[in-house]
Amino acid sequence: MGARLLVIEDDHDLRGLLLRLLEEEGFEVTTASTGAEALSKIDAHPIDGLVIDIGLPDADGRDICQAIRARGIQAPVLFLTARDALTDRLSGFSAGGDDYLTKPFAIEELVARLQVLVRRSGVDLASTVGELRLDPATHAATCGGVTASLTPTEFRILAAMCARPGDALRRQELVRVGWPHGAIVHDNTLDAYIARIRRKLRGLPEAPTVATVHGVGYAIR
Amino acid sequence: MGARLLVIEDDHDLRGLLLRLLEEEGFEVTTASTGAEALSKIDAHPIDGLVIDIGLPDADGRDICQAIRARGIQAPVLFLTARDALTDRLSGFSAGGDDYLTKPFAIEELVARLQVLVRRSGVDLASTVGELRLDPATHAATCGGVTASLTPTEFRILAAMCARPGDALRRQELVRVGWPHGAIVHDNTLDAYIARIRRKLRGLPEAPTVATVHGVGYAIR
DNA sequence: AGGTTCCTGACCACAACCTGACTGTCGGCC
DNA sequence: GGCCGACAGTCAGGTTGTGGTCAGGAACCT
Repeated sequence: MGARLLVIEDDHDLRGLLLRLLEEEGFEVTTASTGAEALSKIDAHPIDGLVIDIGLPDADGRDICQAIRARGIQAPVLFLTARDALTDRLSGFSAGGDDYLTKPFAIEELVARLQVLVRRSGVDLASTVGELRLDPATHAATCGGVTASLTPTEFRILAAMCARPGDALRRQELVRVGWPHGAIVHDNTLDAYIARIRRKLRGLPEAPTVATVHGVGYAIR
Repeated sequence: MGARLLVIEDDHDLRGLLLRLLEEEGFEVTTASTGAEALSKIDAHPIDGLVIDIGLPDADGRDICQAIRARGIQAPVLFLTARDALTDRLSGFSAGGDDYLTKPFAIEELVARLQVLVRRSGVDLASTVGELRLDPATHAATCGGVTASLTPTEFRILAAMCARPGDALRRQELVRVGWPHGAIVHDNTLDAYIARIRRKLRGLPEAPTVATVHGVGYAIR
């Protein structure tokens, strides 16, 4: 099971980007654009970690953090702060944050830090489908004691399918998670990756298979 | 429960200022004005982190740092350097320091760095993987009765990997632990260090190996 | 049957990575 | 001072891994 994250970010574009990228990495992501929305979502569902932009329109991110802590939520908090705003970083920590990242940041950096934070708080990051276990740290797939290593692109595609086991994902959806936004991907390229993933899964005993849904896409079973 | 800091600073005014400000930020602070005093205080109480002025009257701060490390203390060390001298920073780093700050500095910056260091050190403590034992005091790696000595940079990188055995650490993460904050590190430099670490590990029987996770980073196995 | 969609092994360009060798710098030591 | 060793960083050339494309065949649907 992926860790459940709540991303609190007012900028529409950045929020969408974070949602997409973090989901690709196997997190279950909920977003909120305001502090009030964030609090109601937290009350509605349990959460393993938070990403909070410190400059929000209705409330300072640190206030949100304190409000969350006041509710007894222990989940780790990572702050996004404007570049080089030292006071921001400092007060973020004293407001109960666990780490911070200054914008602009590399998405890999964010993912890595979140994985460390969430792992430290005791949640198993690896997503599993049946016997298959996907380890985001090493891009490896383990099943029945045997491990196959996947390339980054293979891993992104397989992880997306595993996030919704049994569901058929449209080719277009898979292309979106597998390749950067706006990339031009030849139709057959996805086919080729599916073939590679299948071959690697074949080497694992009891591994689920990638089923073709003709005219639609693929599903993992 | 704030982290316990030892501040080693000879200037009376600055020492008092640091004491007051860091306590306000929730640290438990002890101070020392000389190297000898520092060592006796360290022996008396456990410590989570150190702030050392590199220009002390009775001994160079780097010597203190090495003396502390020789006692097996692994707490993170942050150096205060007077000049903007690059040599001071670098040699502080190779004396076993974890970060540095040049005077004059903003107190917020100091606090933020300390928070990060202390937090990080909690993860870095576990320093054995399989048969491999890492000795922070001597920067040595022992395995199967054979010992290899590592340079400070090699040691920091290997220790970071050992802190999360089996996990792939991103290049970026390794650069962050291996080099001072803000340092510009050529891409290939990390490669070179990995090669050196591998060569040294190869000389140890039953030592784990550094596996590369293509496109991601490295993992120790 | 015939058009479409999908499968997969093979191929190639390119990026990532490995490593031995070289240089510069610093500190210790005669 | 001048020499030497340890360490850090860079470079070049080679190796490996990855991503994208193609072509020919198989499966599917009407």
